[in-house]
Amino acid sequence: MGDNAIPDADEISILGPSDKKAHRFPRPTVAVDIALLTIDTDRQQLLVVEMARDDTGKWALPGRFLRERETLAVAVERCLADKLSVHGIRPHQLAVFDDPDRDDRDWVISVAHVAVVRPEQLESLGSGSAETRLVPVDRPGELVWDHPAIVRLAKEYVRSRYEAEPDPDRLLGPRFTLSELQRVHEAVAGHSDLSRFAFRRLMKDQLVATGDLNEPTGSRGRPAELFRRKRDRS
Amino acid sequence: MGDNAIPDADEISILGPSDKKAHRFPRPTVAVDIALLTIDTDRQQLLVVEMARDDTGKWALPGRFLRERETLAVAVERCLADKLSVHGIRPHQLAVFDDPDRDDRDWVISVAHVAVVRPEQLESLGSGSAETRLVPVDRPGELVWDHPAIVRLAKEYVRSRYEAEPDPDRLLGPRFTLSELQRVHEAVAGHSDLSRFAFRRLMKDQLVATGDLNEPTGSRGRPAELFRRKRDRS
DNA sequence: GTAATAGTGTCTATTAGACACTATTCG
DNA sequence: CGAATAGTGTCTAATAGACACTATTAC
Repeated sequence: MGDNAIPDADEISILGPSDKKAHRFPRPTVAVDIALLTIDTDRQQLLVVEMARDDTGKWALPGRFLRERETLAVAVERCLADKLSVHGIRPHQLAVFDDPDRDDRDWVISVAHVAVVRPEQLESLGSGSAETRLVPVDRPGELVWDHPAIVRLAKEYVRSRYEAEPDPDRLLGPRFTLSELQRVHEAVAGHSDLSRFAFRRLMKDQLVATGDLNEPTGSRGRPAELFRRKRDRS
Repeated sequence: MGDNAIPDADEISILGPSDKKAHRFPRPTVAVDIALLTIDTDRQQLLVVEMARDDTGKWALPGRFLRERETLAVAVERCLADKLSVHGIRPHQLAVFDDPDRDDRDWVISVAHVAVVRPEQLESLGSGSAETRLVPVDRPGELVWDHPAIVRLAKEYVRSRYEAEPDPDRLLGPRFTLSELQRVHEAVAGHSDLSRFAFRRLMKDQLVATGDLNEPTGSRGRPAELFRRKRDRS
């Protein structure tokens, strides 16, 4: 296998000098699929946005085909803006799903993404044209194709991020109290296993105290101090 | 995944009834690029395989275009088998590089992969047609395009895996001594920061003692016990 | 014997868990 | 005042680091 003097199709590489070679092969359609997550702070759980497919009665994650010379991040942003009127997201790649038979209509490979948004960013969901639902990631509904695996990857990714860092996906604003932060982390995790003392110790060296106190919240108790994330201006 | 007859591009459109949407858009060429890593146990470092580009004097990671209805893992395996005569790899996806201008000849998106192999698996390197070199990942040579970023992702991925688990990429066989294991881990990390005591405590609950002793090694000292990974037969 | 490598127990320093105690606000 | 929430110090348990000591081999 080592001494091939004749460059045949197997030899073709992106390292080659001419672009003609790239066109010898049929190309897959490339898609993006997005696990759009948010939290329910009251019920302390992570939710994923699912869309009804018009043709069948089934549900799927939002997704779209990649357009010409578009980056994946832009395709994700446009998909969520067009289909769900959701803006200002921070998409992150999870994996490429490449089973050639995953879509029986055509050869499609899909780059799975995750994005985490604040609940307010989903207010426009009902008003859109598409039927949508919000489903707890730990009690998933039926989803087409490999979309359940995407949801699984998405929740693992987000949960592992929230174990190490204070609210890395900005579900809270720049300033927040420790109990607000803890509620967000417990919603992401889906459960609470740290006492307020342990949570404070875990987070305090990644936070900066502002010295300011929280404005009156309506409830009783001593007002809490506001913190901000380290390496974050104001 | 045998060698299916390759229908040409036009034939694809009769595969399904609702494939029209997918064909509205031009599609990118999809490639795989591979950071093929191994260790130098003598110099205690991680190495990456680079290939000379025939046309210019530059170096690049091995890569190839995805062929029709081929999975990415198969493309990676075939690429390394054909170009470098390397077999038996376990490819893992790292990220998709999708800058539309990353290749000025065409619209190409590339799925970066990492694979870790034992040094013996690279014995055939010199005999191949392509010129290759082995470069320490921490003192990288010049590489084209975004390939330096791929090497960076690859080494971070492998190092984080080796922090948690005993030789997850099977650089050693099924049975090994603790000092063999530690040498492998130090080569992956590029440095040694654990005493043999600490290393033993870290690994021992993920290993199973076999009761057998290492065969004479030629060096002095008490013969070491052989261990195997937990959840691994014999 | 000495030098070299392997395995175990132990002492100590650091970290993690639990919680008592004080502080501040609302009603 | 009591109930509720916030912040701090302290006691203790578990874990991590250092290393003394014993074991086994080659020379």
